[in-house]
Amino acid sequence: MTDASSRYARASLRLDGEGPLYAQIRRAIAAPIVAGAWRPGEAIPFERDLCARFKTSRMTVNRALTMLANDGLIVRTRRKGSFVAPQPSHHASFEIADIRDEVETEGGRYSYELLTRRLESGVSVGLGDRTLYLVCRHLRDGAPTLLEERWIDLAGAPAAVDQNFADERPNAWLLHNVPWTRAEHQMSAVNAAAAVARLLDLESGAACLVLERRTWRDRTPVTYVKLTYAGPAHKLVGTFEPA
Amino acid sequence: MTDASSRYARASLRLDGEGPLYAQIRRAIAAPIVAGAWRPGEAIPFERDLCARFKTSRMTVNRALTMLANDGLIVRTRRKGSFVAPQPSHHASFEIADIRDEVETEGGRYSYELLTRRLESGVSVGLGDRTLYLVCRHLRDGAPTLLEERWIDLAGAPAAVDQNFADERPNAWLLHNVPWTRAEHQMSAVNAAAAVARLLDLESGAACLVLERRTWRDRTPVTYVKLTYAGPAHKLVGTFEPA
DNA sequence: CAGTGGTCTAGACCACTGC
DNA sequence: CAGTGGTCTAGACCACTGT
Repeated sequence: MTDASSRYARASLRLDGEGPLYAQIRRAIAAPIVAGAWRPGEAIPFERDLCARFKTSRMTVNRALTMLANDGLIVRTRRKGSFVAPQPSHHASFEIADIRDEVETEGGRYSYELLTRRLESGVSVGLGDRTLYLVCRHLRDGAPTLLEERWIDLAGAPAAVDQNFADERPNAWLLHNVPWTRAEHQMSAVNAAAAVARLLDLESGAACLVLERRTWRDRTPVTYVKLTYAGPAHKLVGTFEPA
Repeated sequence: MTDASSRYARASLRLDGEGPLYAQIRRAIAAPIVAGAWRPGEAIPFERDLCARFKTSRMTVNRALTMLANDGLIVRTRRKGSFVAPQPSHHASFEIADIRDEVETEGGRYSYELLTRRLESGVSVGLGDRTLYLVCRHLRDGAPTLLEERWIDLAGAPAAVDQNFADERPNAWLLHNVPWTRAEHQMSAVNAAAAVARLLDLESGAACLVLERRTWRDRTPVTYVKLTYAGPAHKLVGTFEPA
């Protein structure tokens, strides 16, 4: 499958003449992959051969192939070459907008309430020993739309202890005051517990979309937040186009 | 805020000497942004100035800045320059693995059942007039773990009508036989309806994570699929690191 | 019209890897 | 040790946009 014949025995690649050359090359190679014409594991022509075929420089070809590798459509190995990725899995990039921006962008009136603010000790959610625990409610036109439970690690964000968070929202304060270098997101569905349902004006047991986020600065935990969206209506949308 | 003084009146950028130069430059600029030292809207030095500061070529600086723009950390405009993005929103990239791979990767035994196969007419889910409707169940160690409802547009994928899908899974067949160029994903939470709950061995009303996916080839719809994961336990994980 | 980012060239050297 | 991709250079021209 990786012999020389399979490398070159394939339909000629065509450029469509639209947009930058690197984008055309990217599409030209992505097309037979998503079309299934090039099977997983199949070899892609060498960069230097593609340069000759498209009458261009290696930087341009390399840019196209690097993007395809980032898209997960191909895998690249020195000395061996580039190959169609073994598992053409889907992947979706979700923008997770600030709830205030989201409400106001859609023409709603945003408001915010701090429900609980309490210092806690003892490791509970993978953070350090001393944390600030907050519960907040976000409202759209006066109706609860998002419940936020947040733990802020006071080792990672010492200045948080001086904030009362009654007016400034934790997310906004953290974004502007605490550096972070890595975030991990997890999505799940839960039946709203009685207490949560009451705070969100839902029936107990209603399905809610839950987004959890952990944030680090280098290896220091900064915050863990659990966002419970009101009701099943809330949706997150992501798209992917290899072209 | 965009005057010349703010462009240059900031802490000196430092390279850490680790890895490729473009990655070092990317980190050097990402750091003060995620740290909040450079506020949204603030100007980033011009490419040619960064070349001088880091004693490198414009291609290398441009590569770093282009990556930062793709990350959503900066926005770039010709003639004006580059600026810290107005809304430092989080975004997460979720890999949506094939369920079979997922089960087997975790050491489970995978099996598959086709429950319904039926030709349908009339637009129902944003597809064309003639569709093939499938309901499948995916099991982990014999226990239902995912319910798949799928509509395949027979204009977009005519060959589907000759497949019975009793043995070959729709996802696998489509990936290998039908080209696609764009996919759109949507996640939500629902209370399992009685019929769904029965098929997934859940109590009626149990919260389920639902992933919907629409796929196009150019502007032609190919398929719409609604994946209902069994129970709240299922989670999707995504990470983001600007470094 | 001046200056920015967007793109491209025609080379180069290096790291890694299979032979 | 030969050949691949990974990275980088020192230029260039173009498109677009604010003045």
